Amino acid sequence: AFGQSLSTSLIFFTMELDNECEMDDYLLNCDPIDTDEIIYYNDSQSAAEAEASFRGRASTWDPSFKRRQHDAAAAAAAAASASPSSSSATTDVALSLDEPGPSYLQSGSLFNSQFGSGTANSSTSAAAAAAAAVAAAQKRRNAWGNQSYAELITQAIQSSPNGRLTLAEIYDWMVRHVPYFTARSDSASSAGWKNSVRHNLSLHNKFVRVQNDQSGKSSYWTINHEIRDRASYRRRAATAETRSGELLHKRQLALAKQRARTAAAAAAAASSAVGAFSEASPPPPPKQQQQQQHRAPSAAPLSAPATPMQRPPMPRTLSVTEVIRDLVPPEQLLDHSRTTEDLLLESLTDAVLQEACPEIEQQQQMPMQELANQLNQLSCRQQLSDSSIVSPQLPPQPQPPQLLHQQYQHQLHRQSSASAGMWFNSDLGLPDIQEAAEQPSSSGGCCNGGQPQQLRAPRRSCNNTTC
DNA sequence: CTATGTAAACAAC
DNA sequence: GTTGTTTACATAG
Repeated sequence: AFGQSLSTSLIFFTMELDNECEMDDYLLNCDPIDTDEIIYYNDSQSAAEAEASFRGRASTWDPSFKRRQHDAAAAAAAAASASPSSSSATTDVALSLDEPGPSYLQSGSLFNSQFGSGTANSSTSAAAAAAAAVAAAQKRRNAWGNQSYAELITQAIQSSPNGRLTLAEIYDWMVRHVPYFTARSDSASSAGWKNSVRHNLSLHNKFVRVQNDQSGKSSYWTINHEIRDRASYRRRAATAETRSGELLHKRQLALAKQRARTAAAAAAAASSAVGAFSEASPPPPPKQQQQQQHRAPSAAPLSAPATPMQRPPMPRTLSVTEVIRDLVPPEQLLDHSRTTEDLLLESLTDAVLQEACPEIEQQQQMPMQELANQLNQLSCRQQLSDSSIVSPQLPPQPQPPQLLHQQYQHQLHRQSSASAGMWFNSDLGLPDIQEAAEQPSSSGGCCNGGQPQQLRAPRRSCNNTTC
């Protein structure tokens, strides 16, 4: 049941509905062109309260609301300055109405809140232009309305009591709230849009998957409200990735190298710290110097450009915080399902492996002994003698990088637990590694030999909780 | 060029 | 079959 009134040039609907939920459902499903101008109030609610309530909810159920408000205001301002003569025509339309609008609308509270300050007359034409601009610009983007899948999913999750929903619950919300999906809820016709829902959940950084402890239940999906900037809005940029893969690969390599340098510095610092127990070592560099070095890790190499006869500088000491900041991708820090230690270990391992063999991601194969050699050269003096990762007795069979990654990470984890955060031990296992590295390799070089890779290399972006 | 929708391959369960 | 990730492509703006 609609009653319609016109105030100035904006159209408002008053509706008699049972509750706000029903109202919100209507707002969600009705023509988006109209939804900007809808105000709901009833007898138990003052008009001002209704307006405030609606505006509050509107910004929730329609994420684009404020943006369109802004666009409309901009259009109004432009129209008002460009064609002042349009004022009379618009006013005539408004005056031709039999019924005046509600008094609170005539007072201009909504008017001014939506379109900013200004006199009533000049704003009238501006509002008319704005309404026309909005109406002209507002076409349905999709068959179900103007909202994207991501926005619908956001609404669904935000409408839940705990701010989290399983995939099936998201499906259910969409079927219940969006007629388009209601009509396509059977298994055959729902395959497409459900696929899109899953695609969006995976694609957008703002959607965070959280482990569901109930056995047999799928993950919960939540909203990360901190992800708002467009640059980090998506997990990836498919277009850029596919259209400039080579450039992207170069950027990845550069980033990996930078991280590897930090990792090497961390390893050297840890190694130096171990050495301090057995031999007198110089004191660490002043704190100010550390900070200066850290501020520009990519621009200034860790080993400053040395004059020919200069001794290499002492490795600097890195705090855990610094290592995390340099190594762990920021988006992974937001993954609360994983401990900082795990994130750090994985990133550190990735960085070292990447430095040892940058081509590892490209060709995804790596003779083990060659890798051991590379690791040794990086002063990664990890005790590996009792591990199956590297052993002189091992037949020279290549091992998938994924397996190596897991084993190496496991080893690092053991070491970090056993030695209170000391990842690298300078006097354990080094001869074994050297022996292994000195074994004649039949591979012919890093990443160029061995058997074809069967397993995919670990994905840096993997946030699967089972990984 | 970006944002978005759609289809599909693939893996894990 | 469901869930989740990723790639590929099309299209609107």
